[in-house]
Amino acid sequence: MAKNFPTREENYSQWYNELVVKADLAENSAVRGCMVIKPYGYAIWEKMQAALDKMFKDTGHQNAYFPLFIPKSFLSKEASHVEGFAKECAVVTHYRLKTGEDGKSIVVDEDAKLEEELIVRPTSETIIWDTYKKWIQSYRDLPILVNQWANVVRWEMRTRLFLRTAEFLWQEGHTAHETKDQAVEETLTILDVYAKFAEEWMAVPVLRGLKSQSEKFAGAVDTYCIEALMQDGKALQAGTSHFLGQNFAKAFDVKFLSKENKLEYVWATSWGVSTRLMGALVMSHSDDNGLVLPPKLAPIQVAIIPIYRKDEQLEQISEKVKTIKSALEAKGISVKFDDRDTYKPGWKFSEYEFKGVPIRLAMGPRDLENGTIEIARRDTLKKEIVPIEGIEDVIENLLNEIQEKLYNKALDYRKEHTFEVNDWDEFKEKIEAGGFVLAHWDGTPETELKIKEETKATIRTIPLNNPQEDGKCILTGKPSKERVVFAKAY
RNA sequence: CGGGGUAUAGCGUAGUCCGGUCAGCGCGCCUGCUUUGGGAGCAGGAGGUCGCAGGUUCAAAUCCUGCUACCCCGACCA
Repeated sequence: MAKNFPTREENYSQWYNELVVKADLAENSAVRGCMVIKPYGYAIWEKMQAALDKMFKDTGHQNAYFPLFIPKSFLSKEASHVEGFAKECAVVTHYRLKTGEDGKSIVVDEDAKLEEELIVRPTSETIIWDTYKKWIQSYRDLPILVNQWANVVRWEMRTRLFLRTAEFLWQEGHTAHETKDQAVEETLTILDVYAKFAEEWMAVPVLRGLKSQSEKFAGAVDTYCIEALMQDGKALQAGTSHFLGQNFAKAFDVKFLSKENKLEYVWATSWGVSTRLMGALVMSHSDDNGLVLPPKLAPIQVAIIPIYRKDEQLEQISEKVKTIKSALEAKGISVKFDDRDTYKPGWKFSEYEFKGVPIRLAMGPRDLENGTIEIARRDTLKKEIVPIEGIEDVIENLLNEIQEKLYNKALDYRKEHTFEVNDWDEFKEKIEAGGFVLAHWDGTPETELKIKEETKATIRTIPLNNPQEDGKCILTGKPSKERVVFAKAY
């Protein structure tokens, strides 16, 4: 029941879990910290995948696949990389089970111990760079622009549905280039792809920028990110694009002969977005009645519900609906006609609201007489009776309008919750209340850490094309040239 | 791994202090009839080793001991 949803002021996580389970998106699995994504939720992920995959291909990338298991020794080749992931790796030590001495239980066969343990990939840089070593000899082999869709495992202490699950689905791009400039350009190209996807498909406005050195990816030279603000005022890192320099090339000894016949290390990038985006989607738009999906990512864009007493009424309605349905489908709009007689109309109304279906149509005997149909939109919950004539154009426009409105609403929210702050007390107050806080910082990791300890706020990003201005660090008062974005984050 | 909580039907819970008509309630589920423009009403029904293992007792959901799992807050993190 909608009224049983905890409000946003209450524990957000509880609200979120309720929402997700009731909206049929996902539920917790028996495996600790992993998730079961139900068919409806997975359909949203598939839509995201399809859109992203096209954008990658349009920018010259290809898909490939690499092993799930990584020899333990690979992980230790890049020092900061191993340090970043060592504490959250699942390790495979044996390859066989056997029946226990009691004849019933199943135990690990100690004779089947692996010579070298395997790590379930927390990310694939190492195994991919081990492979690239074999692929690259000449500048003619470059660039390599490869993406993989995969699952990864990070054994987090604490998990949170979609945002930090022990296993998650993602894509990870791994590219190799001749020059530093080409690699940096690639990093920024992908950052732009991510930002466009977030804004144009998910209707989630994002900040584009650089991570501070202490927040960057383990093994990267620079980490670029897109950063979104959720409805509860907390920030969410929605995607990252890393300039890896020559770190992995050196660790895995990947060299090529340049046009000048010189042996050089290749330049690298890696980048990824995950099922965390599903969390971002839910937490950006949903309300106390359930999900609100942007039309471009909604598996069902229009749900049609018949209202009837007698079977012959249903027949008449179905007849009319068929025409509407095919007219909409001709425009590429996905339509579900829900003529199940096992649920009543009111039940279905709530069901599609939970699921975030952008537009709901209802047709009953009154509409049959008048040549009308009831149209209800999920984002505003408003409904009106309109003529059936030309309904497909009305809906097509309305879907576009809803997509745009969701984005603008989220953008307005972010504007209202972005503050320029010059005073430490005000800083603490604004951080506590939630939102992006733009403040000066002296650029040192020590100050960054101290601010984190005192306020739980981290530097979310140093925006691209950040305006330069003289100021004083919010904590130390030392001189600073630009403001950075602070917030409490998921 | 530190601190705090919780465990009773598919879900949510009452009962635990004070042992004994104590295994109950709501939602959901099943059957029938009436209903169908915002999660229907009535009647009947199914569903439980009270997290697990010991112990105390004439008697344990309730008291004691040990274990396990989950949740929240930290540390970690896409």
